This record gives sequence, C-alpha cells and structure tokens, in this order.
Amino acid sequence: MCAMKAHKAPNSARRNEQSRQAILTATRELIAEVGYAKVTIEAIASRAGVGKQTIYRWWPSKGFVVLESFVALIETEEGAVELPDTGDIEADLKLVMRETMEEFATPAFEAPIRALNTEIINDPALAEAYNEKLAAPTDEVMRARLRSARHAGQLSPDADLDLMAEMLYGPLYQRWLLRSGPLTPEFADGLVEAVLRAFGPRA
Amino acid sequence: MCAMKAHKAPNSARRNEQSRQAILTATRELIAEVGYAKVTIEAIASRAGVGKQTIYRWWPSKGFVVLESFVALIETEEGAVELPDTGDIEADLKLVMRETMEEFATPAFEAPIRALNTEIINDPALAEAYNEKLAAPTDEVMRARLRSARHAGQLSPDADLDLMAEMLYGPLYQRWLLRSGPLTPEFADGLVEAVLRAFGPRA
Amino acid sequence: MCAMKAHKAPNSARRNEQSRQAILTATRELIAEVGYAKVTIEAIASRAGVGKQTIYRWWPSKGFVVLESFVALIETEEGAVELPDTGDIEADLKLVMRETMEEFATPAFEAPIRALNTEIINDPALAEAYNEKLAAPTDEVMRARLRSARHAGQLSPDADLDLMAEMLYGPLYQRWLLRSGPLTPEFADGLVEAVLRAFGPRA
Amino acid sequence: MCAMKAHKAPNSARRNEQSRQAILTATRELIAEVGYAKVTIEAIASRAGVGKQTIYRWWPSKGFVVLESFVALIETEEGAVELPDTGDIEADLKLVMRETMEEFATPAFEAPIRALNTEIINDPALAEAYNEKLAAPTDEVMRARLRSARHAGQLSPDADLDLMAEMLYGPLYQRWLLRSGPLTPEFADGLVEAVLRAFGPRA
DNA sequence: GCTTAAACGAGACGGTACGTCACGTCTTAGG
DNA sequence: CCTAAGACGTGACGTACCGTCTCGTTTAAGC
Repeated sequence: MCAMKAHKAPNSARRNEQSRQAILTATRELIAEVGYAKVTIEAIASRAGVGKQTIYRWWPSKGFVVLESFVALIETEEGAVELPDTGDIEADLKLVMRETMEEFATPAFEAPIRALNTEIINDPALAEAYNEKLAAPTDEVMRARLRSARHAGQLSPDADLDLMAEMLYGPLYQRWLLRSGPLTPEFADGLVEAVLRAFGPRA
Repeated sequence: MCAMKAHKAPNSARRNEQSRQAILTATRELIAEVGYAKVTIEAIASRAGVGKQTIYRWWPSKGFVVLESFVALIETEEGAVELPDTGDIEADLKLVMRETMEEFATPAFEAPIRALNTEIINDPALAEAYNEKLAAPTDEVMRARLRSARHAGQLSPDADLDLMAEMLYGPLYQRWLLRSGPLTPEFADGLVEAVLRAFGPRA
Repeated sequence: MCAMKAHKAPNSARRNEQSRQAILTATRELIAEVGYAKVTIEAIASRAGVGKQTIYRWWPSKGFVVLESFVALIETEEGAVELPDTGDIEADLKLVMRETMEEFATPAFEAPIRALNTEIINDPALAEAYNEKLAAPTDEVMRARLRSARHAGQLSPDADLDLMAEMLYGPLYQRWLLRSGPLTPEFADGLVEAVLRAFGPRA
Repeated sequence: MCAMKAHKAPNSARRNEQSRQAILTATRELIAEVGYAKVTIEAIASRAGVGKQTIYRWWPSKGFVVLESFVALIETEEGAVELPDTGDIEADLKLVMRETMEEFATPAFEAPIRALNTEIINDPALAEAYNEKLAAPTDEVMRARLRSARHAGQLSPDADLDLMAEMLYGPLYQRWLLRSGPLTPEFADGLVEAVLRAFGPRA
C-alpha cells in the first residue's frame, strides 16, 4: 500500500497475510458493532487474535487500518463498476444520485465512511490515501459516464467534467456529512437538472 | 443556549460569567495552539483556572464547548454582515468565493472549523446546533445577495436560491474539508460561472 | 512515610485510606501467592479494586509498595517485641537464632523478605527505608538483650554490641539469602558459641 | 557448563565461539553502562550482532548469561589466586578484608555482582551455579589460608574453618549488599579481631 | 568436494506489563 | 450552593521485551 511506505516499511516479505486479514475483518466487524469512535486498537487486536504490535508495525494509525479495511471490502466486491449508460444522461445521473443517497442512508455504509471522514479532516496523510484509494476511483467512474455523454453530444464539447463531477457530488456530500439538509429525490433531481443546464450542449 | 437545555440546566442565575468567559477563551487558544484533537477538558480547565466540574456542569461535551467558544467569537465580530453588491452578481460571487477560500486557508479560522466538523459528523445534536448558529446565518447572507440579483433580473425568476447556495458552497467546502483538490481562484471562477449558467436569466 | 516525600507529595489530606489499605493487603496476598518477581502493578491494582494511577500517585516503585505493605504488617503485630531474657545469654541467643531460621523457612515470611531484598540491592533509597523501618527495630531488640547481658557480666564490659549483632545475623542471613548453605540448628549453635567466645567476659 | 546441561544441550560442536564471546562481552558492557535491571536479551543480541535465538539456544535465562560473562572475566584474570601468607594471620586477614571492601566499592565489580545477587535471590538454580562457580573458589582460597594458620598454631586446633570464613564474609557482605552500614577499615579490623578471639589458640 | 543438517542473523509474531493520559465522577474546603 | 482543586476507578494509549517461530544464509562434518 502506497501510503504505508511513508510509515515504516518493515520487511513486507515476512508479513503474515492471515494476521492482516484477521485485523481488517475484525476492524470492519467492530465498526459495525460499536461505531468507529469506540473502536480501539486493543479491541481490534483482541478480536483478531493478534498482538497490538502487529497492528502498530504495519499501520501508522487507526484511521489507516479503517481505510484499508474499507478498501479491501470495496476491492473484493467490485470488479468493473460502471455507471448505467442508457443514452439519456439526465435519467442516468438522477438514478445514480438517488442510489448514492440511498447508500449513504445505509448504516453499514454510513458508519465507516463517517468514521473515515472524521479522521481525514485532521490528518492530511490519511486524506491523501483516502482520496487516492476510495474517492478517485469513484470519481473516475462518474467522469467516464460524463465523457460518454459529451461524446454523444449531450454535453457542451468544452464541458469541464472534473468540475461537473464535483458539482454533482459536493452539495450532496455536504448535506449528508454535515446533516445540513434532507436527502430527498427532489434535491437530487434539482441538482442534476441545474448541472446539466450549466454544462448542456447549448451552454 | 438552546442545545444546552437538554443537558442539565442547573441554576443559571448563580453561574459565574467570569469562569464561562475564561473557559471559552482558553478553548479557543488551545485549539489554535495544538489543534482540536489534542484539546482536552483537563487542559481547558487548567488553562482557564477552573475546576473540571465547572465545565461538565454547563456543557454536555467538548464539541459544545468548542461550538460555543466559536459562536461567541463570531457574535462579537459581526454586527450586520453583508455580501458586497456592486450590481454585478458574477463579479460579486467570484469575490466572495475567493475570500471564503482565503479564510479557509487562514490557520486561525481553519483549525476551529475543522475541529467543529470533526464533532458534527458523529453528533447530530451538535450538527443541529452548528447549522442553526453558524451555517444558517452565513447561508442567509448569501441568499440575500442572490435574491437581490434575481430581483435585478440577473437570475432566472424561478431560480432555486437555496440550491444555488449549496451548489456554490458544496464543492468548495468538500475540496477544503477533505483536501480533495487545490483551492485555486480558477476553481472558484469556474464554479461561479457554471452556477450562473444554470440559474441565469435565460435558463 | 519519610522516603515518600521525595517522590511527589500530593495532598495527603485527600488520600483515600481505604484504597491504601486495599493496595497493601493485595500486595501481601499476591507476593505470598505468586512470588515477588511475578507480582505486577496491574495485578495489585486489579486485586485491590483500584486504578493503577492510585498506586503510581503515592508510591515511586513496586519496591516501596512492598516495603510499606510489609511495614504495615509488622506494625500491626508487634507492640513491644522483646527477646527472651532468662539470664542465660547463650541459651537465649541460640533460641532466638533457631527461631529466626524457622521464620526464614516459613513461606509467608520468606517470600516478602526475599522480595524486598531483590529491590533493595539495586535501590539505595529503598535500602535506606528498609534499614530504617525494618532492620533497625529488629537490631535494636537484639542490642537491648545484649546490653542486658553485658550489664549482667556475661559479656566483656567493652563488647561492641553493634558488631556482635552483625556477626550473629550476617552469616545466617547470607546462608539464607544466597542459599550458600543449610540452615541447621548446629550452624546456629556454633555461630552463637563462637560469637560469645569473642565477646565473653574474659575476652 | 554443568548448569547448562539441564537446559537443552544442542550440538555443542557446532557452536560458534565468536558469537559466544560477543554475547558475553556485550553483556558485560551493557551491565556496566545501564545496570543489570535494564539489560535485556534483545539489547544483548543487538549489541553482539547476534540473533536472539542464539542466546536462548545456549542459556536458560538472563541470569546465567550474566553469571557466565562474569565467570569468564574472572577465569581470564586469575591463574592461581592465593591469599598472602606472611605468617601473621591477623595482619593477612585484615589486609584481605580491606581489599575485598575496596573491590566492592569499585563500580566495575559492584554492578555485576549486585546484578547476580538480584537474580540469585529468586532463582535457586542460578544460586547453585553461582555458589559453585564464583563463591566456592573464593571461599576455598580463604579456607586454605586459615588452614595454614591453624597448622602454624595461630588458631585453635579444632577451629571450624568453614564457620570462620562465613563469620568473616557474612557481616561484610551484608553491610555491602543491603547497605546497612559503612564499609570502613575499622569495621574490617574489628571483625577480624573478634573472629580471631573466637577461634584463637587458647579458645 | 558435495551434500546436508545445524547453527546462525534477522525479525515477525502473540503476548504481558509498563507508565502515562484523559475521561467523567466524586469529595473536600472556602467564599 | 457554586467554585477550585484534585483524588478516584476506568480504560486506552503506544512502547518495550518476552520467548517462540519461521525465514533464507552460512558453515562445517561426514559421506
């Protein structure tokens, strides 16, 4: 793992993969059971049947263990995730946004992501790892769909797809993370429509 | 303070205002000095020359102390904050966005806001207090300027100003909070232009 | 306790006497059960139903806890300990030496004294406290009996009673502590006879 | 080494003598530098440039490593150590006792002997090895000189030389080990004189 | 001289205990 | 009764070593 290199880089060849998996699994279970804030390194070690040092040896902080446990989960599930492409960018985006909102409302997803964000705010190193490992792939999926739409003439040829993606996710994310407003389908639809007005073919 | 009522409400009449101020000041200083995560109740009490119990008696958690210390600061400074209104909504927004970005880059502002966000993520009660005390007033200022622009015909008559405000702040906030990208003037400008395309008079 | 003053001296007035007794009792029990080397601060705290910090607050090291626990025991038992005085110093000393040997052979006594000696060897401060609190009173009892014998003409008028006491206890103690030889009645008798030849009336 | 046999007895033929020496040397150096209590197997291994297992393979505990390192040192220095024999047992003994006291005051000697005694107290197996390897030879040297004196008529024909040796060393050792009193020449002289009164020719 | 089993250096591992920190509660003494 | 002070039980921290257990890599004996 790249972000780990800065940590210590012990001889990875000798690393016990069984222990690593046990730690990541225990971490996931504990977050689901008691919530991130109450998860302790000691509890993870105990649950995983591992010495504390084995955690401290390979991860610089609780945040990185959580991040890696989450990344491991994602990597398992997905193979090649893609957004739906019906040819109708507006419909597709509205669908995706609603699905994202629902995902956020799922406790199994919500708890660990909130957990990570808590740490990311105060830990730039973790933020970097997070953006690289979790956010970037998600964003890339979105950009791929937007590229397809632009190619199909549904977006202005010079539409800034990066900005577009941020305008779609940013307000949604803020509402969710800071609970500054309800996550309704109307909100999602309004957001998609506004963004398409900004980057549509005639703009 | 509203959010306090749920806590305990001892006899407020007897409350020592000097101690209260000392606590809020100490809290602000400590956050600026060592960062939110490392601020402890014991350190606040010690710095303020106050017993720990005096803090526990009046605030339900560290987050609320921090919130109140920050609210106190804001309330002191501001009287009637308003956005500039030159008549040119695009120029005004670009200016405001740039200023907001600069504010975020100021350590004295950054540290406590990050601090609050850390707590808000996992504490709905605190989030509510935060949104009510800090976010709402800021948003209202923005909405007032947008209303003025709509009235001047620079925005579509049916522009959803709440959504517009969120589309302006959301992407900016996300980049800052999660460090998912650089806060450049170009980013601010592009964001403003896109939002105005979405809600401009012909839309 | 004198030796404690150098440690920290928190406000002793607030000290919880119940906790103190529980700690000393737990310490004694644990030493008897598992031996000094295997007694840990954590085990003492746990057994006493006390926080570790409460031990660290009042004692500078495990050795001092053990010492105080032992002193407390001694102070309870004894009121005015005296050696027997039948008028026959040789008989009395032989009796005392045999009793001391038997005491040393009792696990309940042996374990804690070995414990203390382990620490004393490498801790001058503890050694001082030990000599003052435990050794000195024991020696004084011996010297009192020797004084009586000298007064009765059973010892040379210029007999050095301090040296005499050390010559009685020293070889015995060494055999016991370092297991350099068996603790037999013959050894005790021979030792007493030799010392009396050295300090007897005609010497 | 005899005490080692009970341990494991790997194929000694293959033993790396360089590693053995490096371990013993590192042990001595570390004891001198940081004191016995703070010497760890890991530190010895690291300093000696040796794997931990190489220590555990050949010695049953830290105490035995220290003992052997000390024995090795002694064996190097001495060839045939003997006490001076001027024909005057009192003068010779006083000289030897003073020299012993000075040796005890030398940090290079004091630290490791204290170290060993710490372990001996609680480890009968180590005590046995210690008495056999270090104490017995020293005592035999003393007994040889006493035998010579008895033969020369300076001691009673039936003087118990073992007891005599213990009466000479015991009080001295106790004062030193437990710091129960100062090691002065006067103390040494008084001790020798008393012992000689007890075992002199007319006794 | 080639083979092969050991001893070796290195160091990861599951553990235990360390001494420290901060938590939130409770107790004391003073105004 | 509120307050400053701070002791208390609790529990997690991150570190240090323990003694065991692989890993390749020497290395020296016996074929």
